[in-house]
Amino acid sequence: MKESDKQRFNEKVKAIQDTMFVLGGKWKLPIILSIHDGNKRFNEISKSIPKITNRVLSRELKHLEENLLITRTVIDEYPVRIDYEVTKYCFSIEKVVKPMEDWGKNHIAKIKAK
Amino acid sequence: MKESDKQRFNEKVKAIQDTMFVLGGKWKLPIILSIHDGNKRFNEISKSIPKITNRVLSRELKHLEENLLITRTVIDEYPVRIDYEVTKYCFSIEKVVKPMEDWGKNHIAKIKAK
DNA sequence: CATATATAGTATACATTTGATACTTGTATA
DNA sequence: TATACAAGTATCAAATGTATACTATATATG
Repeated sequence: MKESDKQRFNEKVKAIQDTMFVLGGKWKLPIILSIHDGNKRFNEISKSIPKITNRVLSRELKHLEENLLITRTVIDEYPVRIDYEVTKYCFSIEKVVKPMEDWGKNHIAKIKAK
Repeated sequence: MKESDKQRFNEKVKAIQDTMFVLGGKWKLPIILSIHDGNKRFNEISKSIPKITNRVLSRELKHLEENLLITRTVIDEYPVRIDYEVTKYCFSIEKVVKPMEDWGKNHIAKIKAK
């Protein structure tokens, strides 16, 4: 393998791993989909996703905000409320998510047939 | 949200998470790409991927074999050798990997510009 | 007045997973 | 006899994940 190929290869892997890092894991997509679905408040989101704990939800929301996929808005009432919403940019993940959905469905069938 | 919608939603999430499970994590794609690149032997693959440990490589190879993405062939010589190869089915992941690569590249740029 | 409630998380302790390093098994070679 | 090779395992420490209880603040309730 030539050095220039190796570098392209590494860049490719890096880009894929970055996507994995931003969207991967157990919770990020369910959280995004829940917010997109209309759940705006911390506790609403929490309730809509079975088994997620506060600590994990808190961390994941921060991660998604840092990656510009959701916004966090403080509403100054009592008790203080927070609104989470998906960003316009967030819709770009559809280009990744749809192929994953299709492949995953086919794969489940394939493995079952094994 | 209607029950039928909820069910579709859950199926969607499940399919995506299955894809994540099969292809996700730090190592699976680098391993597939390394084998595809011509590395067939355990130690060759190991050397081609910086920082991976034997234990992790061993586990990931099993996972990939179980998911029909690679094959493992025992060659009865001394010392016994094992050949790993990507399957024909493995090429189907290109449909997932390419969008991830594209999105990841764009995302890295987007975050840097923040 | 004392107590309860709601919100958006933290803190703490415990469980699971991952990683680094050494070791295994059987034969061939120096 | 000692060493090396191949393809992993075994073992222990470190990092990460999970469950549960708790925080602060102001209002509502009895």
